[in-house]
Amino acid sequence: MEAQRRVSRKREAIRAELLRSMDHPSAETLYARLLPEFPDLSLGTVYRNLALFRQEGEAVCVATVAGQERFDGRTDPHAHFICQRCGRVEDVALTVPDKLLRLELPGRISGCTLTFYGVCDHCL
Amino acid sequence: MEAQRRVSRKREAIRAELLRSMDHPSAETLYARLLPEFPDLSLGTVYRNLALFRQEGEAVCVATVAGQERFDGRTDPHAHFICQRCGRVEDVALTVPDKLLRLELPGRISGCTLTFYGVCDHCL
DNA sequence: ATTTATGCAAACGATTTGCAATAGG
DNA sequence: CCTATTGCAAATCGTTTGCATAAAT
Repeated sequence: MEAQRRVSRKREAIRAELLRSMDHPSAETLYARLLPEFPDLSLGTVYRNLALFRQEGEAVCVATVAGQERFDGRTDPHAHFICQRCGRVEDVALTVPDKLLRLELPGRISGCTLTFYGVCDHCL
Repeated sequence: MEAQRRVSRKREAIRAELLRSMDHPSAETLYARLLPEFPDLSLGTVYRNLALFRQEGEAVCVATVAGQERFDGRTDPHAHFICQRCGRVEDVALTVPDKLLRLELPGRISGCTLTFYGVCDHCL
């Protein structure tokens, strides 16, 4: 029998913050953002819940930047752009590839990621 | 003035091993493979040289699997498949996407990666 | 000789984990 | 009550770094 799940305020807050965030935050970043509202939040709790979300397909690790995993709460197919200078991770509006990410994925393939690298506008 | 580079036997061996490896090895894996020939090789040396190769565009980190960075000595455009069960990283022969990776990349974009996830043949 | 490359071990930093206390149902 | 969830701190583990020595030029 699988472990049953309870609804905890902190988990819901972490989930909500992840969905709300457009910048593909790291665990630390989520922690920092939630701390004002939950002064007794623990970093370990953020990590534990991110692991849960990942297992259940509610979140995805889209990149590892400067040693930190970056998460995305949106699971619809879209590409990413990573700035090699400042580490920013942006969503990419696909124009050309479009069809590719909607491909009928053959057999054993369950997903794919398309990631672009370069220098973002903000970094010139 | 930039630091000049010398030709060391160990660096050349690391470079050769990386080019020869088709499985996108981790630093530890490269270390293990070279140890028989270089019993006094140090893991730090492997890391230091991989960092060098990366700076000079001779190697790329194609994924982080189970916490370990996986490297590729081939820099021509190709996609990868990562087995979510055993962590294997395979090259993918592109049939459909093909053109995509040869795209004229717009302005600030300097590279891109296309990665598929699933379960490999070996894992059923 | 001069300076880069290496071995070694310690330092680092992100993530994980064990355990006692807390809170959801 | 029962047990999933959390805080806390210690443990893990991949990677980096400092320093004295070896190797390349």
